Amino acid sequence: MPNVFSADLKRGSMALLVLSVLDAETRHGYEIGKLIELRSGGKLEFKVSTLYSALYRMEGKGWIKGRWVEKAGQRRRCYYTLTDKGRDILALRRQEWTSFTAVVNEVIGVSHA
Amino acid sequence: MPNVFSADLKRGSMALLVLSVLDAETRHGYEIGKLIELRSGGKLEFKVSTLYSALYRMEGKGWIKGRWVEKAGQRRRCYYTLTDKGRDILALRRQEWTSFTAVVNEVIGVSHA
DNA sequence: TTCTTATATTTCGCTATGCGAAGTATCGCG
DNA sequence: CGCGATACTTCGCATAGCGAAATATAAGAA
Repeated sequence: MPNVFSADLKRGSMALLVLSVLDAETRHGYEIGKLIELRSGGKLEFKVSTLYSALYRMEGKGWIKGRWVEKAGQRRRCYYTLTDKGRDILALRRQEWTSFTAVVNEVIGVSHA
Repeated sequence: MPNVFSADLKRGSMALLVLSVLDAETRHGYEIGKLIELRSGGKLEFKVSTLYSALYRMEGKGWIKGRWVEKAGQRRRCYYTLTDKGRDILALRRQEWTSFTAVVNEVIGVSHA
């Protein structure tokens, strides 16, 4: 069941998904991946290499900020928080996504009944 | 106004768009590009290099069939027709697209439960 | 006539992102 | 102890959209 969508379709949606998931609260990498999987009913999955490299890039762009936490009795985790810039990007990406899907639906002939 | 969408977002939508446009009738490359632009209200544009290479790939996969037409008083054009296989792929891609957008909307909280 | 614009297609190298595969390491459970 | 889940790293590959330039013809303006 999982991973039913092509890599090409998924391309470019990672940032939107991660930023959305981090909008409510700070989360660590593994948690972000699992949450996307959970919220999509197991339909949307990204490989760990994809997820972590995306997080790395997004931090480099200043959209998110990572903080390492090492607690006894737990593995080391990097918790990410949305920055102000990240919040702006999220708003833009949401709008772009909505607009894009509407336009594609228009062209491929999905009628708004 | 034109080309407002990122290349990453557009990635993977070309096949769906072309197949959709060819569903009704046979068209040549340039016409397909212009039609996508027109139907999207000028919001969705693909570069010629992108379009023609996509057509080439799709013909190689047997989704469309090209036929060269040279009429006096006209430039040479390659008219593409949807194959049976292409029609099957179109149905699959439409379903994948609908499902994917629904899942992403779910995760990013468009309906927001 | 000449110049410009729209039509119509080709080629080639660049880039970014998702994927596959492998590796490191810790914790809990039977 | 072995196994699976957790948590993250690294590295190379494949591919589709883009940019830029080239080729060529028809129509209309200057």
